[in-house]
Amino acid sequence: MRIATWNVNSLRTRIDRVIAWLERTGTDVLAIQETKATDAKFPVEPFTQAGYQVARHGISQWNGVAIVSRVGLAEVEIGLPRCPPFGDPPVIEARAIGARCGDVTVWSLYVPNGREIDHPHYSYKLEWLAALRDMGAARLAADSTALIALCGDFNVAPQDDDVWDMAAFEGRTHVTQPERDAFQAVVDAGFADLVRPYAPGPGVYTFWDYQQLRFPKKEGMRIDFLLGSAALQAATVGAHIDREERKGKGASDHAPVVIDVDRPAPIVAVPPGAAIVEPTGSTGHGEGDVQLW
DNA sequence: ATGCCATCAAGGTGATGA
Repeated sequence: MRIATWNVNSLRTRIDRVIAWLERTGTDVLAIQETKATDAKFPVEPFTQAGYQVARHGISQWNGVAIVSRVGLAEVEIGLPRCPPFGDPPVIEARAIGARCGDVTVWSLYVPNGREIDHPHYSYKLEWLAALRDMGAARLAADSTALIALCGDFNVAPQDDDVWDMAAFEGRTHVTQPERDAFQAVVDAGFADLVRPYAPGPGVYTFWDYQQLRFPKKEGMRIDFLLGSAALQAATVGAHIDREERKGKGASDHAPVVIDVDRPAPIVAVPPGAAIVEPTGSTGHGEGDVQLW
């Protein structure tokens, strides 16, 4: 089965491109970030028409994550346990959603940007990554053989080769040691980078800024990742970054990142009335309510 | 060619992104 992650930078703006990409590439499960759509405004119908079920989480025009699947979609979870809030008033933002697709548990994750090193968003980013690490560690403690994919825009470049010019990032976020340590802590919890072995650098990126001809000049950043549990790593047989999708009018500034997994992926017909899969149980993250743990 | 900032809600601009 084929699993991908993609920061689409507005799903409604790019819905035709996303559907065409899914159909062209035969992707079974797509983790989407930056939908920039509330649940009510999420474009469900195009995915249903293409044979995908939808789980989405959006509470404002910012952030927003989703998982679409044509191989089953169940056990939907909204948000991370003990997720830190941000802002005034504090809000637990729409940055995480998980679901079981076939026998793989897939998470779509949009890690906070951090903005500037001295900005509150930066410490929020580090706390958010710690909450992600804790969730991943807990899941593997409960079942060390679980097939788990942590997919998304991590907003961290873990290695110097993951940006086109380290000098350009002096004093900036995404490359600082605390951010890299927080990313590595997720890896150390038992989640390996499934893509890098198949797409080694240098010069291999997943994001290119719209400004300053960054894409044609090949000046990008590797900040989108598919991290997998040991069992998923063992089942992964290929991976790539689809930089072709960054080309042309109306492209997202991020490229899709793809893994191929040697697991059965029977296409599941969308059950009548089950185009949208709502979360099972309560995680306390519904409809913008704020809970401080 | 890959091409010179884009998205949202709200409003005619500011916040956000990286």
